[in-house]
Amino acid sequence: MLRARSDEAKDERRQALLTAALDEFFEKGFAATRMSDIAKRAHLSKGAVYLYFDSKEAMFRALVENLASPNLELIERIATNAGSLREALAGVCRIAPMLIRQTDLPRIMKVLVGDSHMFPQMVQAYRTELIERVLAMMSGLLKRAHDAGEAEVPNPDLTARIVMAPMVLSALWEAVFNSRHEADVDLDQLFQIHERMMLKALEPRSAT
Amino acid sequence: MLRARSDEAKDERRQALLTAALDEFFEKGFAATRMSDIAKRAHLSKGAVYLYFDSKEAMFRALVENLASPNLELIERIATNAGSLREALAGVCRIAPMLIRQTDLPRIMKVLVGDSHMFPQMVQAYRTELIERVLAMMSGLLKRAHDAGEAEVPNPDLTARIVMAPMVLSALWEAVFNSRHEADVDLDQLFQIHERMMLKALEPRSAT
DNA sequence: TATAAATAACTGACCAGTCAGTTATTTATG
DNA sequence: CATAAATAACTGACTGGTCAGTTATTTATA
Repeated sequence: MLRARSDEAKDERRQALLTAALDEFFEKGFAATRMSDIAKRAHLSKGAVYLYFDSKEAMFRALVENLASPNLELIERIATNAGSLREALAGVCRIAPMLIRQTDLPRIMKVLVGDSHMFPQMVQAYRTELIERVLAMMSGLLKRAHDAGEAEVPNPDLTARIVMAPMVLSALWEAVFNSRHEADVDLDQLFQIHERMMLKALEPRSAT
Repeated sequence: MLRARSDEAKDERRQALLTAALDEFFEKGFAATRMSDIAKRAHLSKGAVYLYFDSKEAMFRALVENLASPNLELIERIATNAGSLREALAGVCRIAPMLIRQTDLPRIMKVLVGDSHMFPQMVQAYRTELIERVLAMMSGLLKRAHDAGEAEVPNPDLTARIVMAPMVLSALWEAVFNSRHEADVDLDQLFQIHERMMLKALEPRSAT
């Protein structure tokens, strides 16, 4: 393998290793993944991997950190840019198919669920810093809409879970069942229907 | 350990081994679970486990089979006994907290998701014989309600997914985040809200 | 040539599954 | 009933193989 001397080249190599690691973790699970296979996939020797990461677990941690923040920011941007619950819901439902089909989110989620027992502290961090934040954002959105008379939401926290459930579950479905496109679901249509149903369900009793 | 001579005693021992195996698989994952630990938990030696099961994988298969059919039957009984979509939905929403809190379903689901790559054929069987059947049941219920004018359901298959999502996801949530009751959710209230939202969302435009 | 990236052989620990031997329990016999 | 023979449930040391992480050595590049 050509040597990576510059910092730039090393960053590239690091990224290539992370990509290879996610592929392997997703295909085989954390425990069953061999460091030599990650190395092979990145066209390196096993020893070289240890020039970039301290351990197998450190690779996994880097992987989760790499993915959490950009996607969280994307979702929060959509929520803050929206002027109303209606708009926010539309934005989230429109972006969800992309997040599920085009990002590594579903694959990371699957590995995180499956090997959650190995990294209890990481799973808890993922929950409080990503999932609970997204739920809190949706809950806030619902609460504000309720107070503004835009919607009728007796319990914003639980309602937020109901609103988000189809999206989160679809991501996991994609990772678990659809790796060979054997269990395809029309996500665009699914979330379009979901959006309509949620709007109708949340409509105030005396609305237009 | 007292020896199991009768068929009855052997069935009991088999069951004890399966219980121990699920505890271990759930706590450590399939790959990281040692047969000797399963044996220890059931107060037996490692060798004895192989008198009851051919292999680690055979134990896991037995575990999934043991759980799938009784729970599937329960859900289908609720659906067939219900006279209307409203009743069926109420039944499903009422039974769901029990299935999530009182059965091994969430723990099995978590292991199945996490180690899905190890048993692709088992995961596919689980999907087609359990999940798709429950979805088909709900879809049929929705379609009949639509035809009877009880509800307005343009796409029963996708709507079924939206109806079931909070329940399936709550089961996984329970298994992944709530093993130490750190992320508790009031499931009774959650599904009560869900039920109300679904009924309102599915209400025909010109309804009472 | 000096340096650091990369390699590959190596180590030590781990574990699924096996099997020769042990022992609790049942059954046959005086 | 007492006891020995037969049975099969059970044990745990062992094998063969795997793999994370280490290190001595090679090699590309500034």
